[in-house]
Amino acid sequence: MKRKITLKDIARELDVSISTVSKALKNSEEISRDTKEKVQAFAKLYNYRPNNIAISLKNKRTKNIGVIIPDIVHHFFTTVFRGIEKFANARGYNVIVCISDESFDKEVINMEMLANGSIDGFIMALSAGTQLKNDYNHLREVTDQGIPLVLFDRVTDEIACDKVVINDTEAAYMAVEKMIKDGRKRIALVTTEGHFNVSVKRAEGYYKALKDHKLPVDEDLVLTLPNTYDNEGISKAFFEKIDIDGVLCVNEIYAVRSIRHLQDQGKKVPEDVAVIGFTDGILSKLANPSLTSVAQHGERMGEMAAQLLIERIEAENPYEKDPVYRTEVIKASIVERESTNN
Amino acid sequence: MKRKITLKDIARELDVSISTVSKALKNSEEISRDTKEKVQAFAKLYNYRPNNIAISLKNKRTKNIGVIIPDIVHHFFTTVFRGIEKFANARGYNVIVCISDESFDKEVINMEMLANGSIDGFIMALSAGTQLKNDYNHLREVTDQGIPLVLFDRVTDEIACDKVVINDTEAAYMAVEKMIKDGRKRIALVTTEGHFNVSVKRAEGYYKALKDHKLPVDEDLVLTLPNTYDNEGISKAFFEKIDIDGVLCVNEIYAVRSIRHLQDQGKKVPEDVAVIGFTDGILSKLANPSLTSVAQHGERMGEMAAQLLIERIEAENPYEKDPVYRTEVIKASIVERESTNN
DNA sequence: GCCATTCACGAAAACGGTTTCGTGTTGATA
DNA sequence: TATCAACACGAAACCGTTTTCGTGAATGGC
Repeated sequence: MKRKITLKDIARELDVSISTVSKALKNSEEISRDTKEKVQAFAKLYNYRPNNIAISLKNKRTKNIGVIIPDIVHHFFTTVFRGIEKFANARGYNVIVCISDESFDKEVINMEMLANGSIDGFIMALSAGTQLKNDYNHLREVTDQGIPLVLFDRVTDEIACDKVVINDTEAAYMAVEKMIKDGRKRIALVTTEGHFNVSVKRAEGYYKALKDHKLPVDEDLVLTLPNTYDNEGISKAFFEKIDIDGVLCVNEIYAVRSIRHLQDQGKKVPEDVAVIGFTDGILSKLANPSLTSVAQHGERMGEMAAQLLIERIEAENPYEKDPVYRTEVIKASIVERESTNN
Repeated sequence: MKRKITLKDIARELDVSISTVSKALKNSEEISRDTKEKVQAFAKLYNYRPNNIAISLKNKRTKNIGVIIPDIVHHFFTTVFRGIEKFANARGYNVIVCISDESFDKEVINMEMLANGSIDGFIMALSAGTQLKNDYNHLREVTDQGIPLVLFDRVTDEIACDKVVINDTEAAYMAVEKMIKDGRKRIALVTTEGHFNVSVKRAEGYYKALKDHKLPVDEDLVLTLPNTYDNEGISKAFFEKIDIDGVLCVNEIYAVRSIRHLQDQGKKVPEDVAVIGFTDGILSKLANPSLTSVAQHGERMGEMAAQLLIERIEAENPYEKDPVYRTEVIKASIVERESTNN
């Protein structure tokens, strides 16, 4: 058990002042070559490392960034996180992760916990609870204090800050358009309920593609699933009574289940029905047939979010009166596999 | 832009000393009711929150724990992480995550970055690189400094510390035994190369189950895949030339691919061949047929790791001469689904 | 009216660094 | 020999808390 050594320890041992030690270790011109060598040798020998906390306190920079996401056991958020971690680490930042679990309260608690000096800035995706409550005071408090904030994916217009989003509407549009061009005429949409989230934007793209290509919009072809885990029965019933030749699903789980339900009815994918999902994760790659999917490039999104945040943190004058906030769009792309004809 | 308010600010405004403010906010008996009310009201009005960094420096406790994992885009690690985060958060700890990316160097750098005061303890799973190199000096340095460390899943006997592991060998044994009891006689094993990792323990269970049930061990039935992503061709070829009625795979990806390769050859799962995988993730649930799988209960593992760590951090005498370290075993269980007959 | 408590508060050290601003010594210069 | 700059270093403030100890004033008992 060798305790951590401090500047004071070195100073005492070498019979110099703390300031001298500090300067010597920074190779300051002020200190003679002799002293510098002596101090540096001693520091190396005893494996001296400056205490991060003390440094943070002194320069009011922690080199930590706080990430608050609704869920971690979720492919998309996981990839975004990897992007954040990668970029942040390369720039010498550490990442503190909190999971809001889709709850407004947890989101608030987590932010407050971190906002008191623990981090230099936040990256977050709003929890479902927050979007539902439509209450963003905790975000406002943070930005009011001058703490940089970057929102990604699940954002809100209520808060002025940097944002990173996906072109969901266009991606859904492209996906539907692809099926239409492949000759599909009755295309279903499987989405989630809630008026706040990305599903809405994807639905918009779906409707717009139909309209632009003069296909009728039939609300019977739209299945809106509740945000629970045991909604499989509902979707099974849906596919039993519907006659379609294409499906767009807002995530890959729904897509894989759709395939299964279709196959259970003797329909062939993609011959009879084409299926496209969102979230190009492991499921899409390994489904049978493998799934044509809208890739959201989460890792790029994370990198971008981290870049925006760190730029803001390290900006010359962080307390500008009217900063110009950016909204970066990460373009989704369609990865074609077996569940559609190409 | 309202800046953060400090004790000093309050003291100045109310014309009392900093110590008085500090005590008043802690409801100290030393301070008169009048003063306490005045201070508390003022603090509330201006939304005073003590600075975490200053507190950390003072009591040498950061209330942060460092988690170093090889990969985050991986169902098992993700669930473990959720368990850690959940438990830690409930106890008032924040979690700093670093991803080693299976690299020894990154693992070392990350540890050094965090070991200088940023965290109160580590939870980690060894990177493949570290296991390969068999170099644990960075861990030893940390424990030598008295920083608590908990290893999970990928552990080593070289380091004395608390550990959380899975009974991999027994789980594999149980899985193979189940197939044998179902009448399977030629059971294959699909595993990964490397002499260090959990695959070895699972293989042990596989061999032992065969021997205990007097089934011949045939090395032709064992497929060892390289740790690359494009090893699908190899496994396809394997299944084409082999005649089996059961397969144990060391992860769910291999299991799903095995199913597909078998189906491609006209074999039926589970009628002709039973398949069992490890890692009871989303793939197992949504595969077609759904996959019987060894659930590793990652979340429980994470909670246990966090519990062990926090107990160690908060122990009365952290610098015991000879602490008794614990190794907790999280028991895996088999989740039966369609890929085996039950 | 004097002394001993109790009360209510402040001064200061400490945590571990960084940084500004002296200051004593040296050598060169006039 | 007096003056001055350069040199090498130290004292002290500071970051924002906590906590120990000291102290002046009010109060009580006699």
